[in-house]
Amino acid sequence: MKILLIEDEPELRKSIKQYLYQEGYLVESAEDFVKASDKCADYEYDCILVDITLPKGNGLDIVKKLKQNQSKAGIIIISAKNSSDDKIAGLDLGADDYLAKPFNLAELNSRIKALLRRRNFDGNKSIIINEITIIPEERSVTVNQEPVNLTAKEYDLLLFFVSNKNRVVSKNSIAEHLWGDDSDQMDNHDFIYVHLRNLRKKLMDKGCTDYVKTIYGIGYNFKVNP
Amino acid sequence: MKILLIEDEPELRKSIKQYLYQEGYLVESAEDFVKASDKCADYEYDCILVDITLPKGNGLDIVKKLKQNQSKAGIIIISAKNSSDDKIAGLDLGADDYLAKPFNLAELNSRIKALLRRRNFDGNKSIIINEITIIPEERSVTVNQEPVNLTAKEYDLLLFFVSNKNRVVSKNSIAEHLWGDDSDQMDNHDFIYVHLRNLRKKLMDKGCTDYVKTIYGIGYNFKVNP
DNA sequence: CATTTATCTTAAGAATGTCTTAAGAATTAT
DNA sequence: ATAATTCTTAAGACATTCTTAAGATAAATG
Repeated sequence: MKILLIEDEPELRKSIKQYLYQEGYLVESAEDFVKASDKCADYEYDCILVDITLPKGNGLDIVKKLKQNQSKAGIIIISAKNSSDDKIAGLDLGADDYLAKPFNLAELNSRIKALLRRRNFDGNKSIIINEITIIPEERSVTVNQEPVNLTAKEYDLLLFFVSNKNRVVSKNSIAEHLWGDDSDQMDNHDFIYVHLRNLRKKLMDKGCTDYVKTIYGIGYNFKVNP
Repeated sequence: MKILLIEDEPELRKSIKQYLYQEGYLVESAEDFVKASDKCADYEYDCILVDITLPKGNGLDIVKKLKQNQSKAGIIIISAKNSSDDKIAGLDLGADDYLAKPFNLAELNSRIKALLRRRNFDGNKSIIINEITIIPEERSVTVNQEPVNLTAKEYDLLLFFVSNKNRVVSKNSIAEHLWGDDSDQMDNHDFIYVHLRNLRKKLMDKGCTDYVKTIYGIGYNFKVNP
């Protein structure tokens, strides 16, 4: 799960980033709206945390912009102003949640979780794709009720496929989602092959085959027949 | 016994929480209905204390909602309005009891006890997970009727696992529950390893094994098969 | 059909995370 | 004040996962 944090205070930015990283998220950050816009133009995020009280620019404007461009990302507004005006305005513009400073990090985390669940899984506890069941809060995956032990990268990869099922994803977009914006400069993404193979193998060992189809020269397609 | 307290006044919230914790309950709190709803989506509670005079939102609405979703939880309404209208309305919507502010904590406690006794007929306050029995009131733990001597940290750790059974908890969240909010900034949480080991060992010595599963790089999962 | 390019497979070393142990510090009980 | 218990620190052992690299296989191109 990839998060963009827009926050100008270096200290706060660092500690939020650190915390969310430890919670297993891939976190990127921007210190102002210009940089944030740039990033949003280049990348897709699952969730965007935006402090709307930044010195330059109107915070609510960027919420509107983000909402227009990043259709998939959920937006959580962070604000010191605890006026309900701001809250209402933000939510009207399409933000999904609102968090007043100061907040504690666990609280932020549970908001993010709730948001992701609402957006990605229609609020369901488990994702069921034929014989495959994924329960995000357990971080567990089963095939025909049998548990499949996936590593972090394999799990992230599977989740990325699932949330893009029946859609072709490029190696670039996979790399970006699993490794972040550092992955641009990487000359090759060969390790994807390795993780993908391990994932396929583990699923295959449980009798699960033909899900991740390779599209030569383009990318991959996680196929699910309804 | 897990209780959710919905109360906006920080002082009151803190003191009720503190008191009930000392009485052996596991207490979580939410300051408004949105947060309360999120928590209810995530957890099951045995009892929910809800202050229906919160500034935002209609308190009676949430009683209705809670009753629909959390079928198991008993609901006690707290209210400053001591009008019998409110009382009747609340009880009609499915609340189990009604307590007018100001109340004293002992009174609250006996209401909770009565409610829990009514609901779990036998009136015992133990948490039973297969061969493990925990009696929060006594801070005691037994495995197959044999007592297990746990230290404070070990007990807290076990209780945290139990209240998050079948869910992955990160080291961060463990640290936060055992050492408080300051632990965010701690660079390493290595002592968790030690307490966890001691807990595992004590359980294992009584023949209790495979409960706390390590999820490499992510956290731990206290597994209980229903 | 030969060549190029992309993907797959395998295995080993690097990096990271977890477990265990023991000893000193802090706390609590006697 | 002394003893007992519990908590924290630190260090090394151990385990898992990630990345790297190189050779094998498969697909596209002319």
